[in-house]
Amino acid sequence: MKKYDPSKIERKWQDIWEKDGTYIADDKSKKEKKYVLIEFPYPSGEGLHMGHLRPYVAGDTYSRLLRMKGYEVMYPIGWDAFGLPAENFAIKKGIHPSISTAKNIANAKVQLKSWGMGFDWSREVNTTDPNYYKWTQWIFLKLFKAGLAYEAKGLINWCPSCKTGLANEEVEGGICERCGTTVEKKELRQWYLKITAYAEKLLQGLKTLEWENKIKIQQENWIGRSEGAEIEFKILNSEFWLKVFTTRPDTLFGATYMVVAPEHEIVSKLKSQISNFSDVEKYITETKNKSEEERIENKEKTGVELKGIKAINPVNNEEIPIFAADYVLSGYGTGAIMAVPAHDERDFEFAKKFELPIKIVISDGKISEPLHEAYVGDGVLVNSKKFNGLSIEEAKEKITEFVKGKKQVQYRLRDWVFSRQRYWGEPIPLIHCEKCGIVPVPEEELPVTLPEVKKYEPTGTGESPLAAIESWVNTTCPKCGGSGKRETNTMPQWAGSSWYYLRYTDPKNEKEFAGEELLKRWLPVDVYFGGMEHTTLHLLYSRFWHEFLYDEKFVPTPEPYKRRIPHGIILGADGEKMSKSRGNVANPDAIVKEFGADALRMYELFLGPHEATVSWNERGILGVSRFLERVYKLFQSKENEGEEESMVRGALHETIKKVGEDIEVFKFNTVVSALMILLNQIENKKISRETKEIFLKLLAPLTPHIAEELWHELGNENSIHTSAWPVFDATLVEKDLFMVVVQVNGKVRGQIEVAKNIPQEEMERLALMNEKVKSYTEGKTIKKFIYVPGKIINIVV
RNA sequence: GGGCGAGUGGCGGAACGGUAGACGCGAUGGACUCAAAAUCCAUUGAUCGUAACAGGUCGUGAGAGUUCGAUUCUCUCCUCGCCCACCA
Repeated sequence: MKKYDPSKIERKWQDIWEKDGTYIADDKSKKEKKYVLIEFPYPSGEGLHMGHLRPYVAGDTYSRLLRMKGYEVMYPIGWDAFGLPAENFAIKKGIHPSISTAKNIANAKVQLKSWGMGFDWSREVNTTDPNYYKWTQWIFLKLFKAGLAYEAKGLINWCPSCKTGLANEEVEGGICERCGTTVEKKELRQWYLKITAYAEKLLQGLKTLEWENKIKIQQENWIGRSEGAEIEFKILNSEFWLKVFTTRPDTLFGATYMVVAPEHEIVSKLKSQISNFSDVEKYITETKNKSEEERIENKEKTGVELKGIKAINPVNNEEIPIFAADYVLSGYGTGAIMAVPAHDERDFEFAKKFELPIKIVISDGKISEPLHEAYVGDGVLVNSKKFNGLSIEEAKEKITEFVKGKKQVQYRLRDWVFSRQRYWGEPIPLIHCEKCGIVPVPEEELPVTLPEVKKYEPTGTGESPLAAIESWVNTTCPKCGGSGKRETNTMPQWAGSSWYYLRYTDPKNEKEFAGEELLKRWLPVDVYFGGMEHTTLHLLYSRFWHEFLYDEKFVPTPEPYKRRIPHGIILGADGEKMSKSRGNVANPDAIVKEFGADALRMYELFLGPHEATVSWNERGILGVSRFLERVYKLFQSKENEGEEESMVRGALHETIKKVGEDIEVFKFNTVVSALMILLNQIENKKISRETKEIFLKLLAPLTPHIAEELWHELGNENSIHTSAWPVFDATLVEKDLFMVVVQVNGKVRGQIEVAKNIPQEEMERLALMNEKVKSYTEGKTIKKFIYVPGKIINIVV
């Protein structure tokens, strides 16, 4: 008898599927489409790892099921190939990033194929291909022309190790999300994308999406909408007004001082009037040298009064002092606040430290002076003259109106710092002309390709290595024909991935980023598998680009991704994050070699719920490997073929139901166990040929190779992966006899086998007759029966 | 500090408010073998109990509540994980 040998069968079918184009999505098919997407990988020198496996196997299993259910499925793949590792490798070895990237892609392709991934390779895209990034640049120009890309000087996050500016989203707790280095603040001229202009749309759009709540909440919090008012305070003896944003205009009578961020312009503008300017300057230098980390660690309030100047509270004309303090952030609101220590925790803390007056203006009638902490609860206005007695909500309106403030909405979201001072990225297609200013490269001249350089090394000065290539930098201005200089910054990692799913619909189009018909055919992405770590990065950025393209009428749907399915991370066997230094890395390729791709895939699905963090247990794979061997053995025997018992059919149809339903809700782990249960039930029984075929179909989405192999051994000529998914027969699943559990006062006391439609009175009689039940009911009065047909009967005594 | 989520055998984990621990790993005993591995069969939550059956009790982080019945719903608390973090 033949033995199960995955190394023999897997490669064979992978070649046949490729040759037959089994997984190529048909643009013209009449079938209903399903667009299943995974985050395309970065082709690193290390190859793909366990982390990639999780979403890819899930997406593959899901798309195989949909294909069998009769949908035209697109499950594409490509390469997010710009980025630092290739560039760092180039710096070290002097090999051009495009060469190492090509090599890594070839390598990763072999891996994906060996895992049995049913990708549509005919749609493969590569973000570093000039034919691709031509359109990335084209979209950038559209943004630029719409006024959504601008150049500005500002304090930005700077990674001293990557030697480039970073977006707000790329800094996690003061640390560069790429390399783990502490991020510095640096004053630099940078390109920004005005994502804040889309804050409201990004927020509203979320409501239309079938995403899990936790992802929506995370994006909502990141965008951070708050409603309030902008109020102006006059500065005494000066022309200046200090604007503040507040969500609590109702507490204006309690504003006993003001605070500006250390970077606020007023400090330098009113320099001559600030009597203690040297102290102020000293404080500002100190805070500048503090890293984000230090600020987070030490939250004790610091600050310095701007002596010599006072502000006037517009609601009561009181003169109040102004401070500079780093607890006020320059990037949010106006960079200045009115401080109401009685009703704001931070202001309270600051006021305590600097012994400033704390004035209660909202009271619930219970609080009394002196306050021990800020009162942020509900109440009515007090100490607020004619506004006394108003509710907070009423007072917000009335006081804003009274001081001629205006209602305003603020977002926490910051504009996207879009330029990088590195080589391996899309050149920003703009030309600086002395006469005409910033001029976009004409569309017909795209792409602006990356020039060859001798040194990839980032300069660290805030200039990209491209700046050194004079022949590239110096060009003519497309507008006036005079001399111009190219923009030398490149785009961030996230540019190419912000629209790649659009390109998949029409990857070879040379006239447009994708044709209208095909975009209509495939959009939106029905299900997008990916990690939580991209929630406030790629997922936010690409929604922004998509919403912009929708407004410009280039895409047919307002949102790109209908559903997003997050996954948990895979830890090492020790429950720690997989890392080489820990030595707990499980290598998927080694596992394929030892157990086969089918076992790898099935075990990965079996590990635990898709969204849960799971640990890779080396031993566990033996279980699914044994299962596959038993399946193989079952099909080698001809003796077991024959008339089957109804129990076999019942079990089969129950499993058809379970597998189909659970894959559709991404409960892969219970799918695996359902298949194991089925095998346990039919293994030593007579089974029909039809049952054998159905069993293989149930396996096909999870373990495509063994299913295909055995399918063909049964004599089938077509691929199992394009065969029709079995339909379960509800009448076969329903049994005629049920085991009804008998409880007395909620405790299980016995079981009775009864017919399906037994009337309740009969059931009650039978239950009471049961010997064991009798011993618990004897001599007691029966209060009532609760009967759940086919399940349980509870006797309350 | 805020938000979200999770706590179930030795381990990974199952359970529309209805027999808690499916399925798998591991372990123990047995069969096969000269022996081992592989494979197959049986047992496997704790505890009391019995010569052996039988049977009982307790058990889903802790405590309360709703219910005939709670791992599941509500409240309080504890622990862990992830995300955000002086956002006015």
